[in-house]
Amino acid sequence: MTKAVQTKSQKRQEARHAQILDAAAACFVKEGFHGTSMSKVAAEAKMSVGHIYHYFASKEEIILALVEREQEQTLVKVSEALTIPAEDLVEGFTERLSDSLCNHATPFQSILNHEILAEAQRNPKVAEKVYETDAMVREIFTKMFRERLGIEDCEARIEAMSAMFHGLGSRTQRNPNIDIDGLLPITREFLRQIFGK
Amino acid sequence: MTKAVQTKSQKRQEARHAQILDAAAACFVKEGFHGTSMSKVAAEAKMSVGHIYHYFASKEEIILALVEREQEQTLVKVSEALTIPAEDLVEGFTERLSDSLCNHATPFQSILNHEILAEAQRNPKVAEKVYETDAMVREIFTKMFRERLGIEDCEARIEAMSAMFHGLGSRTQRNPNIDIDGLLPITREFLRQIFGK
Amino acid sequence: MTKAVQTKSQKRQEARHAQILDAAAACFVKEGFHGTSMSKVAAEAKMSVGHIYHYFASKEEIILALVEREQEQTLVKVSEALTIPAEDLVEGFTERLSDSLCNHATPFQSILNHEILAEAQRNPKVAEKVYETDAMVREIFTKMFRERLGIEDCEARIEAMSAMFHGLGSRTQRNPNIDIDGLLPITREFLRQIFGK
Amino acid sequence: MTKAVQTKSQKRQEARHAQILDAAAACFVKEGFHGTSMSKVAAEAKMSVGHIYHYFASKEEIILALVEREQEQTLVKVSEALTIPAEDLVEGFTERLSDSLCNHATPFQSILNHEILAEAQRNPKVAEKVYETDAMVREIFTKMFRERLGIEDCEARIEAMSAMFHGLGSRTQRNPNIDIDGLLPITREFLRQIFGK
DNA sequence: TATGAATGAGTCTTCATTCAT
DNA sequence: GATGAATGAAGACTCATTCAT
Repeated sequence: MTKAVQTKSQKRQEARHAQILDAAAACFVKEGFHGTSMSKVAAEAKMSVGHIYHYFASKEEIILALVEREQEQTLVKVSEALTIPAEDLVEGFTERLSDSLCNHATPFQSILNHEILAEAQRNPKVAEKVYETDAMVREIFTKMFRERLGIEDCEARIEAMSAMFHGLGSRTQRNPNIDIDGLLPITREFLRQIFGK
Repeated sequence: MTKAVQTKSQKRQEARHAQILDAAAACFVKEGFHGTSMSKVAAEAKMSVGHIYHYFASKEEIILALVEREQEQTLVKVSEALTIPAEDLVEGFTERLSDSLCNHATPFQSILNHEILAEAQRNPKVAEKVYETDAMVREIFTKMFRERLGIEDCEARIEAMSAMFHGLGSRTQRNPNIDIDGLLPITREFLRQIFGK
Repeated sequence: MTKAVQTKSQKRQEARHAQILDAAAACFVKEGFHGTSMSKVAAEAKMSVGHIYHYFASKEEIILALVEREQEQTLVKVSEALTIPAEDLVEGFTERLSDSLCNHATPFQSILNHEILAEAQRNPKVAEKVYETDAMVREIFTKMFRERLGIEDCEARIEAMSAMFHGLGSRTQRNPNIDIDGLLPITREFLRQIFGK
Repeated sequence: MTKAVQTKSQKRQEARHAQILDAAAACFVKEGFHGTSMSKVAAEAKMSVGHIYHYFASKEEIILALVEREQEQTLVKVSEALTIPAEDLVEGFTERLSDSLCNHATPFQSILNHEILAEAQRNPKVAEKVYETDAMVREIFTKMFRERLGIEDCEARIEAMSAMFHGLGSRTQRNPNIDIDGLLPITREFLRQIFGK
């Protein structure tokens, strides 16, 4: 019984955490980390300001938790890519790229991307999390190159591929009229080269 | 004579503008747009707060002016690239890429990149300027492809190339231990492809 | 039987009251009345915040109850002094003085002294309790002077003696290097005078 | 001319400082350090909240500045006492004592006394200032004992005298019906002893 | 009895902006 | 042109208190 009660309160706690992070994410996308006030987050979360501080010690903690959550989602997406058979890698990645560019996102990264990178430039804790995730992503890709393609020396390939993914993501931000379909042949060729030999 | 005096005062005015923008840029790099107060800008510019408002109507105007100035610098750098002879294009661009990555920058864009892109997501005026510059850069590159390489249909190539440039720039932010030299062969190959045929 | 149960629950109630007041006292000494939050008191008392409100209607009530408890302790100590034989009064009081000064306290008053007096300046209820206790202390001393020393007109003596006690207590706060032993002869002489004739 | 302007602005600055400290003192006496909000201080000073922060970095700085100002006033009063001729010392001090007790104060200390001592118990900076002042006061009294009374070994006398002064001050707070005139003979006798031999 | 989730007014502090000098 | 005094609205955060469980 004690256990049931505790589980219940834990569930509620997790629900509240998620509720707050969802609200914060929504606000941050609209207004940025520093353009969003805690009272806006509270309003969006349908919660009192004070209550938010019951769950997060500070606004920064919310940002950090959100960055962490984004990371986890990134890792999930990246891991999914691992299930693609070796012979379909080029097409699979091209498709993912195409899909996510249509949503103004990067295959493995969310809309909060720039906000997070901008913040990372001056908040070491955020930077640390960014480094961590990137390291894990590279690790996963390394595994992919080795186990699926038999390519051992893949560091540069992974860097180039990641650069292309993030770079294409930022293209939709700089050029709203970008012709995504026109880009596919060239990126497909690029991926063929990356995965090739 | 009237004209001379006015020119003189115009010069002073421009000097003041530059002084303020330099100070603002320095602060923005350190603290971000929203983490920088006008009094910090004033202190950095060795000027009183009130005096800054003599030259700029608001903080936002400073941001906009700075974004504009960054654009101009971008265009200057891009134009310089145009002077490279056709046969040296691959090596020239590779070299530029290598140089700027070592400074944690993008060949044609400054450190304030992410700050500007993050701001563009919610400030339409900033977004507008970002679009404008990008359009002008693409125009210049289009001219380059047509006049130097005889390639008419270059839209996708330019998009891919730009993506790679910006993407590589963000790689140094996500992976502080990146092996830049190891990347060069792969980017050289990529550029060869972009400029090829 | 009903009575027995009630007595039991009364005991528990009193224990809880004491538990809370002890915790509050500990916090108040460290942080002051207004620097101490109810949640700190709750944490110190190993009790939930809500539960404290089961026993005390408000934070002010806790302060008042604490002030009252301090008073009772004061009265107990003062009463103990009454048991000293007339011929040992000077030495007895001198000794008590010396002892308590070493603990940075006043013979008949606790560390919360200043906190209480400061609070009394703006909280009439606290002031009232301070007056009350002081009146009772004076009464006890009056009895002592009359019954043990045969001195009827003792008001001024009691005032002077009390002043000296409290005053010496505050000396240890203003001069941390005070030479307590060096003071004893002079206070002994003073007490001899107070109790004399 | 520059000098005149500067003097003028310095004067204004000092006036503002005093204005804020006066307002703060008034509030602190009524509501205590921690019961007084900055907006109340601002209202009392007829100034905007923000402007107060132009002159003081924080509320604590105001408290410290106020404590310092009280100290200076204490030292002034103590120094004045030094002008009393040796033969009038007992009467002079008795008179001062009587006067100040009628104003619910201590001869050499203000109404904020208890607030300051309570604060000193947990704010080391305030404690430091309290120690400092007391040391200076003792120094002045030492000089008085040596130069005017030829008494070299006066440490204990000064401690006892200070205790009596502060102690009597707190008597008016504990016993609002205190008979000040009745006390005078006994304190006069006490002072005679302190200054005697 | 006991918990701690929930509230929202209130705290200190900052900041863009204005204006008298 | 140049200063910095002055404003007041907002910001992050705290806290006494209440209430559902």
